[in-house]
Amino acid sequence: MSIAHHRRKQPELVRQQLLEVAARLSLELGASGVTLDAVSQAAGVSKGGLLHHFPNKMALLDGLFDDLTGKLDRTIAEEMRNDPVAHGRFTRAYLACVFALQDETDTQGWQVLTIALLSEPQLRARWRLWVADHADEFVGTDSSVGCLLARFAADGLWLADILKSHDVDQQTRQAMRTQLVALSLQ
Amino acid sequence: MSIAHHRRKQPELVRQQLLEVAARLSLELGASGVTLDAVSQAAGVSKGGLLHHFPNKMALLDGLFDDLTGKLDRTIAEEMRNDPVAHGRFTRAYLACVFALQDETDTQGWQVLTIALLSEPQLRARWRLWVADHADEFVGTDSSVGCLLARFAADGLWLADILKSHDVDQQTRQAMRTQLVALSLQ
DNA sequence: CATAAGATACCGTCTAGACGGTTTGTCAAG
DNA sequence: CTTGACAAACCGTCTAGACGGTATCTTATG
Repeated sequence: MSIAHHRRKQPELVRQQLLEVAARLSLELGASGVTLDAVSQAAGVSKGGLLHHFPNKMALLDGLFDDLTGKLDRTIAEEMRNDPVAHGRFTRAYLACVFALQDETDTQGWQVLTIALLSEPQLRARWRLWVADHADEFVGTDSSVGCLLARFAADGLWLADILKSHDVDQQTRQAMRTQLVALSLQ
Repeated sequence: MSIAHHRRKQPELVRQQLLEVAARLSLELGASGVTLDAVSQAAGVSKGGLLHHFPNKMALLDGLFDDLTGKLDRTIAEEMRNDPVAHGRFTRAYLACVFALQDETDTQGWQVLTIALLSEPQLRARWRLWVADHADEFVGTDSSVGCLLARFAADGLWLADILKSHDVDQQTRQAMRTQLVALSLQ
């Protein structure tokens, strides 16, 4: 009968907190820092509590994946709705997401996802599926070499953001985006 | 008095074998599969033997990093020697490396490196340094928006190769390269 | 509307095994 | 006969997860 037992129950909030903490830990301590102990402790929950929400570690990572791809999908869908030109519409929406990433709060989440993605073969497969699904869905409008190239460049920029390997000033960034949008139209 | 004691000693070969195995394991089992036990066993060496060559795990990863960036540097240098045009010379050499990657044996090594890179904050820092050094060295010839973009696109393609997320046919691949080379000249 | 009967959301403890690293010993080559 | 190149056993720590319990929430019923 500890104090923790007596606090108000707010399962959805705790769940969200756990995902958020998992994301934060991975970029502070690396992927190996994402342990059940560390996550649960940092989220102010017991390990048992964590395992109640996510029955095993993979489920935690899966949860993160779902959460983030869900948000990504919604953002892309919204971005596409505001684009009158059909050709390259998906690519431009994708570009918008990547370029918006740097000052959004979700960046952290994406960082851990990328790391986990590369580390865990199982998640790599899920990502493969995500890409294949979208490539399939927009094969009519977004499969030109220009579109492919634009998306690859966006991925490269995104990777650079994550690794903080290059620092690109805002002006150059804008110039790149303009050029990539042009590519998506060709 | 095991067999291993009686075989001819060839430290350099064993060292190379250990690096190679570490690379292979990571893409078969993920980054978490790269354990001292697994690596040493798969390389046919005892753990003590592994730790003789690399005093700790970080040293093993560092060794991989040195090995691979060393090869990359040499390939880039050679590629640059055969390029008469100054502007974007480094970028084109970089492109050549990435596009050559897919059918080379070193691909595996690069895969583990990328994974380790993202996982280990310490290696992230080393990569940051590598990029900064090269960006600095070729600031006169390779810092145009076109060059930047071309390199980012190459990184994206490289990531896709690693994740096997997109499969790009050889023809499209060639078309992309042509376009990226053109970008490097602008 | 009160309340009993679950269902849900946790907590705290425990354990088997993995993992990085140490130590001590052995063999072979120069 | 010294030294480099390993082997083999061992150790402390960390980690994922199981488990049994307790407190809060919800819902159906009288």
